[in-house]
Amino acid sequence: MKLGEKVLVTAALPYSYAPRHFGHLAGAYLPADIFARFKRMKGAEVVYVCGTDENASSIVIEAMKRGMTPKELCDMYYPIQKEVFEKLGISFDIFSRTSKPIHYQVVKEFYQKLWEKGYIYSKTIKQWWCPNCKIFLPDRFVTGMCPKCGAPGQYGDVCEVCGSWYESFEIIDPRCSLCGSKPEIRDKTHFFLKLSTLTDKVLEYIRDKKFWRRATYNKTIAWLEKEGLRDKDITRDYEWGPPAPFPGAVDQVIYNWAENLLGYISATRDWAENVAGDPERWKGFWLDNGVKLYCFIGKDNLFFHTILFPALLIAHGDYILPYNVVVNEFVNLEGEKLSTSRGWVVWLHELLERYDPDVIRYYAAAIAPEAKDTDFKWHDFAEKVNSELIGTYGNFVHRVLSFTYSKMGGTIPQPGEPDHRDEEMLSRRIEYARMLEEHIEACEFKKGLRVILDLAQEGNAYMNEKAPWSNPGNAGTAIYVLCQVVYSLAVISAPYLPFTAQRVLDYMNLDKRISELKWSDAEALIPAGHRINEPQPLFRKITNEEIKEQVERLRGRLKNNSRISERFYSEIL
RNA sequence: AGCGGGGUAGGGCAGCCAGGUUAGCCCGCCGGGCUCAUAACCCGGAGGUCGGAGGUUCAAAUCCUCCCCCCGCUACCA
Repeated sequence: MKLGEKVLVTAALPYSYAPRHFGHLAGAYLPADIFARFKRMKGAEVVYVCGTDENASSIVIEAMKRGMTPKELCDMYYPIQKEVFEKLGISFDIFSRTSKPIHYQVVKEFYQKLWEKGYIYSKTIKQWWCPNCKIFLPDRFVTGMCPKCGAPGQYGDVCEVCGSWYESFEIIDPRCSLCGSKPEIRDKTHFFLKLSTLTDKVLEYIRDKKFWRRATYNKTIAWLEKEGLRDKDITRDYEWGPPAPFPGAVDQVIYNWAENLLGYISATRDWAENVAGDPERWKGFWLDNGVKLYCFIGKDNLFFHTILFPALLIAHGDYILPYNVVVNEFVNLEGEKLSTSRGWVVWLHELLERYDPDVIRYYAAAIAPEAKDTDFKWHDFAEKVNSELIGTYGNFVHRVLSFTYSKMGGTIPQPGEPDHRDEEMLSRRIEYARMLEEHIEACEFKKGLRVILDLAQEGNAYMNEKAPWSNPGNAGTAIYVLCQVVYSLAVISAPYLPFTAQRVLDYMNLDKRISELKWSDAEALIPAGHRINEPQPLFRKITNEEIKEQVERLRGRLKNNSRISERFYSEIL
């Protein structure tokens, strides 16, 4: 650890009104949280920021559909989003909102500077306009017939039925997806960003990022080398969102893609002012080249974070660039792609109704889609939680503590002369801490989780070998050693399982919050004679019955999808 | 269509970039052991020749070529 290390961690900003599902947790919020918690334990100065993305055009349209203002819609959902993250122990230092004045100010300052530096110009483009709703419609909100095969209900520029590509304006019998009336094509002048001049600079920035995940690095390089960057429009005509600070930009806002990325900066400023109590403190992060910025996202966000975001930051010139963009693939559900509209999804708020946050965190880390898409399967969930988290980890902790409590008088015994096995066990826990550290530093969270389980498993083996229940002569030493292992295990698992780690500390009567833990505590020794509290099992086993209920619930929600429905009886159930 | 990722025992994965011990790990399964512990824990075993076909090499899961399958991206949803 470098003394005074500073780390800025971001997780993708969720759309204000879209609830978060399991894939979001596994793909962005949890890995970022594990990383942030670990870095804090290492003594780094960490700020982990996130917030709701509230200025998307889809939010404007969703609000219209519901007969609300965008503000009302966002106000309704913000506390819901925030609560889910809190319950899951996602340790944001700030969960901000891009509708806050500070964000508007950041965006304004940012684009004023780009304007001054000559990166902005205007150009007229054609867009769909709904005369009834009186708004410009993104392609996605215009539906019609595919010009190639005549399939109805298509939108955008690709037909999902025949797979052919076409220009958005070629669509036959276009309809506004809100009101059903016929939209017209209107010319509109927008402001463009000269991204084309930045290709080489972004490439130069990416070149030495060979330590990024393979897919992330290759994809980014290939994109830049083969296509390069094209200029892109950065304004839209809405009444909701940060106003475009350009001369002649009347009633125009900064386009969502070009403004929500800056939400990381504004969230940090929000934190500085309202959490840290020093409005200038954000500068120590965004304006300090020694700070490492880690962005955690899902693969759908790759282009924005590895190419556009660096391009924007380079154009502006003052801010640091991402040191690592940690990109995860997707988590599918029972072998099928998620579909929120069809109800084929596992919502976090639903999981929380029934399961401990650490159980959810455990499974999310265990099946994190770090290299490829993975599958959430209810039966696998029960199996992994029951046999790994409970059988290996939970049982180890519980058997050691309960033995100490009931057979050793509730105190950590005085050890005798340790043999080589005892010493080996004590030094192994330190090796495990080092291994885990390496994995987390490399953002290999799944491998890291395995290290935690391996330590518990090795502790179990040691205990079986020493059999303190039948070797009273050695029991004192063995239990002394085992209590140290349990403590180390709690320490190193705290980034993954914060609630559980806290409970272990409590059972061990350590009077310590996990937020006070240092990574080096994994090597510490609790003195003999220390009294512990009566332990309880850490987790409750998941039963077949409740898994069946969950699967039934999923099926009950599933609408009009005979293919998946059939699979329910043959495979999933 | 182009580009990128993936295709390794029943399931889930690592190894591949820097080619070379009997291809590792977890779950499950089978057989033992133990009884402190949430029928938990420990030990051992069966099971794969690494998507397919060629090629390079003394040697390839690892490099090259072609093909097949899955996933994603291709910038006016962000």
